[in-house]
Amino acid sequence: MSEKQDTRDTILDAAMKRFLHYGYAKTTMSEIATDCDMSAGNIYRFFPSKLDIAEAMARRFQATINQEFAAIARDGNRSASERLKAIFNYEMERIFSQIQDNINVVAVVRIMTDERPQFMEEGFAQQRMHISAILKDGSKSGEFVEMADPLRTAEAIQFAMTSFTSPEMMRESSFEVLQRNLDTTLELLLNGLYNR
Amino acid sequence: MSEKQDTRDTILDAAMKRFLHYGYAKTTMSEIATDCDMSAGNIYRFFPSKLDIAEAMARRFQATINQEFAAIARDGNRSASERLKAIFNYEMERIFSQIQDNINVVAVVRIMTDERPQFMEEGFAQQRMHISAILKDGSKSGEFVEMADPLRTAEAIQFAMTSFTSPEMMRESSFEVLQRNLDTTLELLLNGLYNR
DNA sequence: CCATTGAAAAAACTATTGATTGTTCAGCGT
DNA sequence: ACGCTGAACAATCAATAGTTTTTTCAATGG
Repeated sequence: MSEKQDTRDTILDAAMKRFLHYGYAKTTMSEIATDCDMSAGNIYRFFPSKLDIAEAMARRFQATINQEFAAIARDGNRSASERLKAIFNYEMERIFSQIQDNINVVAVVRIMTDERPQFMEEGFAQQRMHISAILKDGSKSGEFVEMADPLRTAEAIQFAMTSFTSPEMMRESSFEVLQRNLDTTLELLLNGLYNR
Repeated sequence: MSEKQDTRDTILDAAMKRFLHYGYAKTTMSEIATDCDMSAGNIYRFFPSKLDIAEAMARRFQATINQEFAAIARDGNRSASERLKAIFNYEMERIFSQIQDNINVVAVVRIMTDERPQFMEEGFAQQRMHISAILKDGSKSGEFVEMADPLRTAEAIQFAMTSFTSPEMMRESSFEVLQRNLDTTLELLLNGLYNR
């Protein structure tokens, strides 16, 4: 059983190297197989399809991002508003730098958006949980107003942040413009939440 | 001179009918020309290219939208926040209904976004002016806080509203979800602006 | 048995061609 | 002289044939 998992990881590692280096479309199952000293057919005992390898890769990235979100969300040293700012600044900077130096990652994101919308939605849902948790914290400590439904507020904030978190949208603006508008928008949204 | 303008309008009318009915890609210059009882070549005395006919059509739409924005912006009977809400509700509903019953309009928008980004940016800039005007009104009347740079605030609001104004993004959510999140987001943004 | 291969089938992609459409412009008719 | 046409040219699109790649699975060997 752990044997099987090991092979899965071997395949995934090899695939990731190639996906990141040459792009998803340009790497073939044979190449991945050769890298793992096996036949292309054998990969299918570990992954149902090439797309599922990409999804597994995306899950790894998502796990990293999610850990960071979780860490920020429960950082007791920072106020709720500081944590919200940190989350979106982190996300925007991460995505922007990825657009810059590894266009292949962006391509994989696009493929996931097109082919695995449900998976992407899971990621949004997780982020929403973290945001919601921060909002509740803020309400409890008196920093924010009480909210009827923090999860809905979190959803609205996600919608408002789309321009700063969607690679598609981000490509149209420079980092400076994005940074400036992210700051201003967060400022407005947070002012709207403050308990005064 | 007015002769020339008349012919331009004739061509534009014929083109619009076809663009809306059959789509931009599916209508040929010959068809437009035949509708106007002239040769395809002759159209080029009035428009530099097919794309420019589409742009002229987009300008008509933009003019309508802009008039509505202007009317809302200077509506003395409503508070600044009501006017802001009205602008974005109007825009979202308009775009959404267009997506519904005339997908060809959306196609033209996409073509303009791809091929005439500068023209689209002009439209955004105009909208920004209206928003900025409302923000200034609000500050003057004491409804909103003072802003260092209302135009920048307007820009940030536009960024935050992207999910509700970009056909591309809107197609992923139902009207109910969009409506709900637009309301919540505007509520937050406006709370952030209120002078308390 | 069960894990693996490799050949074969299915699907996706690419390059090429032919046809259609957008654009130009010399020349025709007024 | 001037507005317009229609033929010529260029660019784009659609169809398709050819190739590669993904996926399946019967056969193989440990």
